[in-house]
Amino acid sequence: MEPSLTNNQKIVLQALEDSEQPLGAYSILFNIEKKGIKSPQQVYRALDKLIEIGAVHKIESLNSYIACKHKDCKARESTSFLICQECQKVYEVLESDLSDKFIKLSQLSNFKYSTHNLEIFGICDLCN
Amino acid sequence: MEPSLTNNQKIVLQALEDSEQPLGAYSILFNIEKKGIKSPQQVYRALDKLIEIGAVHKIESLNSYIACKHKDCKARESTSFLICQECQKVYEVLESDLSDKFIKLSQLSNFKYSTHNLEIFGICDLCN
DNA sequence: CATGTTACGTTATAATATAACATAATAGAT
DNA sequence: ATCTATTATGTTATATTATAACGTAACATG
Repeated sequence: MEPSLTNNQKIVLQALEDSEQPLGAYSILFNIEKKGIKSPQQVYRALDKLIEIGAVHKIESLNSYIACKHKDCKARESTSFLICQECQKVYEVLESDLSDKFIKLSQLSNFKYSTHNLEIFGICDLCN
Repeated sequence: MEPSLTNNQKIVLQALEDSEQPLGAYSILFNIEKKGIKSPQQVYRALDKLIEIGAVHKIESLNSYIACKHKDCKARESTSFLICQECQKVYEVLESDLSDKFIKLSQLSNFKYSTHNLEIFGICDLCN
């Protein structure tokens, strides 16, 4: 079932979809103030929900957020990104066997894998 | 050559070494106030340097810092961690072929790998 | 010992994120 | 249809994390 978004959630998601780069919460706020969003809370609350349903991901090392380009993204918790240090664009990696690799890696330390966050920095195809 | 630490840097590093869990900058500050460290700046400056020389790593998703347990750690930029969701302890992964894997993964997208940050969450051996 | 570099101390402020509380909208169950 | 529980909203205040800016001190080295 499609989770129907509220107005605020749509506005925040749209702002992220319109952006080539990840946006910080206050950047988003600035962008959508003209649409009636007035406080950080409104942004963070929308983000929380959007992240929960997998429509948005957080880039931890940038304290920024991106809209997920994949329908029904399974990356609610585990995410993997390529982050271009030149143009700031973020590409999500969907290699489904990544988790498997990390599970195996974890097992070497008797560690029970649950989720992961992978951020790879470098130069993207376009900037090369 | 061993980079000799200043007094403040030693104090901050010691605080991290004394801790089982990663510490936030203000946590560190609180811990070492009795040693004469009075401002966030002093902590952040020490952290900057310690990170630069590989003696400390930042856990991005926790906005926290840990002392590196390995002599002359090469992980100045790329880091990989197992983070226990039960006891909060962080274990650094040193699998040297991880970077190689990420280089290959990046190449699939014509992305030129530079560094990475991997955070795996789960339950550690001791908490199992 | 003159000089450039690195560290320090201090105050202020920026940037990111959450708490708390009252109100409104909504979706099911009866 | 309406009661009720849940979820979302608006708003103000505040917590948490991180940097800017500026003057001074320590220190290496030419």
